[in-house]
Amino acid sequence: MPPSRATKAPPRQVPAAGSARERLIAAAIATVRYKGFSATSVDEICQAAGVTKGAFFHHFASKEALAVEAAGAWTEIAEQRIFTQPDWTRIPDPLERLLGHIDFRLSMLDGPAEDFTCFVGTMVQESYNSSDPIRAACDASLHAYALRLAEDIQQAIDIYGIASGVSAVSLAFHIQAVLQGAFILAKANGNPVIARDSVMHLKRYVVMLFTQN
Amino acid sequence: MPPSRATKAPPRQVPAAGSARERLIAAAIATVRYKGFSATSVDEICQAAGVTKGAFFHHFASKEALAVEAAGAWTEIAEQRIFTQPDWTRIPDPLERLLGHIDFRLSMLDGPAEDFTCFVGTMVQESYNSSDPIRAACDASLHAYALRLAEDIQQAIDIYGIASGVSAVSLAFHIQAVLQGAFILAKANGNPVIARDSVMHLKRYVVMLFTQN
DNA sequence: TGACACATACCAACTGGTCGGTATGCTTTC
DNA sequence: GAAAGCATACCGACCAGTTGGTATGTGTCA
Repeated sequence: MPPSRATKAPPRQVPAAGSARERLIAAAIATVRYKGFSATSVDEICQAAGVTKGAFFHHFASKEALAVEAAGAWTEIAEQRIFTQPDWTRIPDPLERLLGHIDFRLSMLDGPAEDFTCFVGTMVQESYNSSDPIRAACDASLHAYALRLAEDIQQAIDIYGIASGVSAVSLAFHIQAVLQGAFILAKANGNPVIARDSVMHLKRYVVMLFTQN
Repeated sequence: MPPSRATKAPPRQVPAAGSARERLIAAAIATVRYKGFSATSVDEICQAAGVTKGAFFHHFASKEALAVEAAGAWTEIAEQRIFTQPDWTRIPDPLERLLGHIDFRLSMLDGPAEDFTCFVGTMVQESYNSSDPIRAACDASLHAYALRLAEDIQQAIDIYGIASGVSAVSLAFHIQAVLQGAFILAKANGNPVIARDSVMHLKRYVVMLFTQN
């Protein structure tokens, strides 16, 4: 169980480091990655955020509404942590950047699964039929990641060419699929080694596509 | 919501087609694939199976115990439906068999996601931290599938060779990862096309591995 | 007559959400 | 500058319904 904030929130109306709303979103992301969306109660999210349900329902119309907002936040987190902050994002050569991206994802595959697996992948797995707003928000996040990645892939294709019949978007979604599937295997096995191995296959495949055309 | 049995079960003690226990397992698999494990109540499983909770708890000590048994049943279903019954399982050439396998998985990617996605992959995604027995049962099922698949892959390697540094087991788990990841993308997108595309990448990769060594 | 496979009634805890209230900050008016 | 009114952020109690599970009863069969 993720450690929860047992102490009271800071005094009201004084903006804390991260407001209640932001802390609720962060708590939701952490708890859903740990145990899934349905098993995560509103009360539990509130405890982790250090507020009560009154605050929760002041900011969010429903548990579902929080989930949708959290999916949007997850897109922002990915944009910052994967596509902006790492040094490899500034490699000039797009193919090197793509391989750097995959190496980066590889290096993330360490420690407990809830620390490296995907919030929206986890949530849509169980909620896709129960809530169309949640499904659509997760899909939008996955799409945003893939389209962002496809930019680098297209640049690499423009310079190096790629195996016949492969598009940038197609390969970007395939990379997404491999990562999400690797996460499931790591969760089942309790060991990220199995996920790293699959991402090594992914890297090998990408290299093959760009060097044998 | 999957259509449930509104009418009463057949008269007591008359063995129906599939006993209560088997119907409960089938109902659990169907409902969990539709909406995940935590959102699936014992009552809901009973309604789908046409029995009451008395029957449920006569056969299973707990909801968790049913989940573990259902994971075992899923392994058996995969063994029959994927590794035994299809015609391609009787192709003599192991590489052709492997590619037949992938084509078969490709052909399954049609219709609503709950009809082609993986029961144990879905369940472990959200339950891996909440129940170690469920996690282990799902892992065993995923392992059984991969090790079964690795048999064909090893035979193909023996005849044709494979790219350096690739093992049969490693490739088998990678195939598992791609399939599970493709399922998530299909659930999010609401369209299996995106999953088929990823499995096409998988097939291309497997062909590359066996023909460029 | 006892074992088995159920059905029914019930239980305590939990759930998502509501509600009346409190504390504080901001704006307007005097 | 003070007071009043309003808005905001949040608290904690409460609600109806649901939940996993338990206890007991019933019918059938060997």
